[in-house]
Amino acid sequence: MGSAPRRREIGLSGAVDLLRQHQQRVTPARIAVLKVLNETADHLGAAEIVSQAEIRAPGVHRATVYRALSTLCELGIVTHTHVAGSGSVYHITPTVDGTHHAHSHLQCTSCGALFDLPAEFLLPLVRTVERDLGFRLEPQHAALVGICSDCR
Amino acid sequence: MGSAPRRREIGLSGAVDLLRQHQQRVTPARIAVLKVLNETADHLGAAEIVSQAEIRAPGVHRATVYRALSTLCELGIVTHTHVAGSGSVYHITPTVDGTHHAHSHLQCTSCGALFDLPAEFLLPLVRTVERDLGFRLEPQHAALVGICSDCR
DNA sequence: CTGCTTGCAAAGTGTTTGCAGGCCC
DNA sequence: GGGCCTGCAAACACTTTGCAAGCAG
Repeated sequence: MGSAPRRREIGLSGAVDLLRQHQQRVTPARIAVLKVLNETADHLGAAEIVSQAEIRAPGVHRATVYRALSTLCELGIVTHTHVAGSGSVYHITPTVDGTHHAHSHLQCTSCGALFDLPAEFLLPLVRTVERDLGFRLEPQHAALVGICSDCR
Repeated sequence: MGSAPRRREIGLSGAVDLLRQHQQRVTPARIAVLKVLNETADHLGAAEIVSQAEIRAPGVHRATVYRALSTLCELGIVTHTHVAGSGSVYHITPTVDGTHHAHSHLQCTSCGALFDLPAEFLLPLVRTVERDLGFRLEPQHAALVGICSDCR
């Protein structure tokens, strides 16, 4: 659990390309944030990203990191997930063969650990909810909670 | 949508009984919070509960409401759901024939509206996740996000 | 009476915003 | 060089906590 099967990230250069395509400027702060996210498989909180970005771009400010994350999320380069009790976590939007490969998240209410839930698990639910209720789920933002196997 | 089919609340007296059963004191503040939650079908935020509780128990303090909600949640009388972007919402734990009747929530990222998602929709997912990953979902806390039919 | 609960105020956490200056393009 | 982006500080929304007084059981 937690290790999705052979997934590929967009990569730093790909992210930079996307920035340019959207007439967004490529700045040290944004590069730093992208590097931080690109070099880990974990889901990082804003505070962690700030402290790690500080290493790549000394003096970068919290507010700037938040704005960079906001921009990157709007462009789809980064995905954020709201985690109960501790703000949001961010990660590079995973892609498989060039298309977004959404995954959901499972959070353990006991130990707080966060697990990836491959999109396949949610497909039936997404279809049912859309058909019956007209509501279009965005599985990549889903944050399901429960008890993980270790904590039971 | 938003109107669950014939669901019954635990009721004020039932909630009071539960408090006593757990050696918790029955205080004006707790009664006020329970009344507020018991008299609406909506999911109320902490701020709304505070202002409504003020009517039932003048002078009741924010912190007290938060503590009451915390206690009631621990006892299972109240259920809270984390909503992206605006804290938690609370509601009386719905019961059907005396047993908890969990439901999940759908939040529209566009208009912010919150919809109930009957537990039935989630059962297959709950089973699959538990069987394949050993993770036991708690559907009543689930907060799925997406776009509602009106906003599409 | 005993000690759980409350009111109060203050601190804490996570995030956003207004503004002047700086750097990308 | 124009205007987006940044740093700074302050504000912001929401929630929690320490303490002394109060009330439920």
